[in-house]
Amino acid sequence: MDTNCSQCAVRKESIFKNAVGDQLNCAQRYRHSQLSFPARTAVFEENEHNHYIYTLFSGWGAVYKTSNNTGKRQILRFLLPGDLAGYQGNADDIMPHSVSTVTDAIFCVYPREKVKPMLLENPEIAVRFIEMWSRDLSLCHNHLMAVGRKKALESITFLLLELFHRARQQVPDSYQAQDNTIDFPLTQQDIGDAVGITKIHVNRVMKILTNDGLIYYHKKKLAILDEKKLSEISGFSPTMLEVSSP
Amino acid sequence: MDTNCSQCAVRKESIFKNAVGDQLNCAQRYRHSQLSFPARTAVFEENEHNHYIYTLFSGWGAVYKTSNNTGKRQILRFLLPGDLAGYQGNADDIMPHSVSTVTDAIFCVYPREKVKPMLLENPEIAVRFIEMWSRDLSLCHNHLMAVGRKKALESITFLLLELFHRARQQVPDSYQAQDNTIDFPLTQQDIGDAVGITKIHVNRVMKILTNDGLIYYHKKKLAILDEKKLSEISGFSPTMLEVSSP
DNA sequence: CGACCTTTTGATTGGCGTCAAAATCTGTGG
DNA sequence: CCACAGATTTTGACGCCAATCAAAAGGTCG
Repeated sequence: MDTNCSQCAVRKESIFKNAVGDQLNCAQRYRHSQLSFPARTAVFEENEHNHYIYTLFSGWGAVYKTSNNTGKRQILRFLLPGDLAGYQGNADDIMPHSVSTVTDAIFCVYPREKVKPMLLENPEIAVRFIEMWSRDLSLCHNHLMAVGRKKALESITFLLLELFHRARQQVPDSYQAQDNTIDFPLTQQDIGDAVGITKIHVNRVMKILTNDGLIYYHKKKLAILDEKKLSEISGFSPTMLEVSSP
Repeated sequence: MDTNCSQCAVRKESIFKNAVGDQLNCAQRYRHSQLSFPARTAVFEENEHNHYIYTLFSGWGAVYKTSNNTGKRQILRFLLPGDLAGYQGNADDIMPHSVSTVTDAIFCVYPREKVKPMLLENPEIAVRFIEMWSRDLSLCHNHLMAVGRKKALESITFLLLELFHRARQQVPDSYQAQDNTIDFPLTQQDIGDAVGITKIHVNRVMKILTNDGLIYYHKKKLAILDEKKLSEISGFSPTMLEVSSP
């Protein structure tokens, strides 16, 4: 696989999607480096300093918070190739959440201090930035809806559909057209931490979906067998993933 | 009260916080108009076209989604004066959520089509835009954590603390220092729709908090009587409200 | 092959939802 | 100022979804 970071910078879904000509040089100029992480390792931790922002080049990651009180983990969002991470943080660059990898992953890294100058010099990039942010916020809203107002069966189904579509878009090489399957590296614990239920109950729900012939789910592969019915259950629609522009 | 919209445009928390000189003129140039809404009326509706973005000048509002399946409402965020709304929406300006007022409210309105040119011309405003967005996303993350991984007592307490602090910041005139009270216009149904529980159970929890002497809650007034204990219960900290800059 | 992680299954418990109805508040018109 | 209707809050009884506890079964990697 080509792990050259300039590839990453111009990847379809990255910040620099609209970058052409001078702006591409700009992406080069501001670029810092790339980093590889093994599966299940921390990229940065909540409440710690971090002076970089990241785009995921390959692999899956997870953004999450851990409750100080109870130690429970809430996954806020899964990172797929092209996704942006680490752009939040207060004035002191203390991060409000953690990011870790799910699979082996490669991130492109930019120094945070260079972000603001870059945005000021390149309004097009700022607009693209806002666009991606808008999408993230939209995903977060849907996620909140799923967690707050849906039952386990519905919210898990919602998550599976969302990830299936995002994976097909953002990781085309992980999609096997012949059996409508994607590589699906999440554990049931991950799923539970995302939708706010225990892994035990996730298992029961996955069992139902499998037994009812709605999904195929085995050995880190996932197939959507009856998208229509799954959409009805969950209220998910692929249009929810469309990027909105300012 | 001064309802002049240029006041709104330069309000401390608005998009134009950093606008000075030319940029202030810019705010004037792009400004469209202001609108008054009675309490409990729709500003715009999910799945409908809307060609404006809004800043709330006075009053409270709510951003929410309604599940097609079950008709349940999930409040994504409460709007307080200075907050931005309606900046999402896909290419066709179809809104992914609804906004309605909680109290009587006045919004400043900008045509959406003018937003992108404004951002391109005024990178400082774009950066400020991103800043506010970052805060909204941060609030959404905390909200998701509260809904997904906290019990009713904890998540309601979290919401009360968040709103108390935001109200004191953003609506200083609604704060009575002598009894540490804010005007608190939400119904128990609203609270429930925000944290994903029924109004019945919200009532039980509010009762507990009141009886334990942790809050005062009566006639649309709210006081935080034991902030330390409430923070422990909920995991809330005022630093969570700090705006993060790119 | 053994250590560890993940999935699966069963039994029991509890937090919150649902249903129902009374009590209180709020605004409106007479 | 009172009467009334509708909205909101409060209380109680009961049921269910998902948490918890426990443990077996299967997978994975050294």
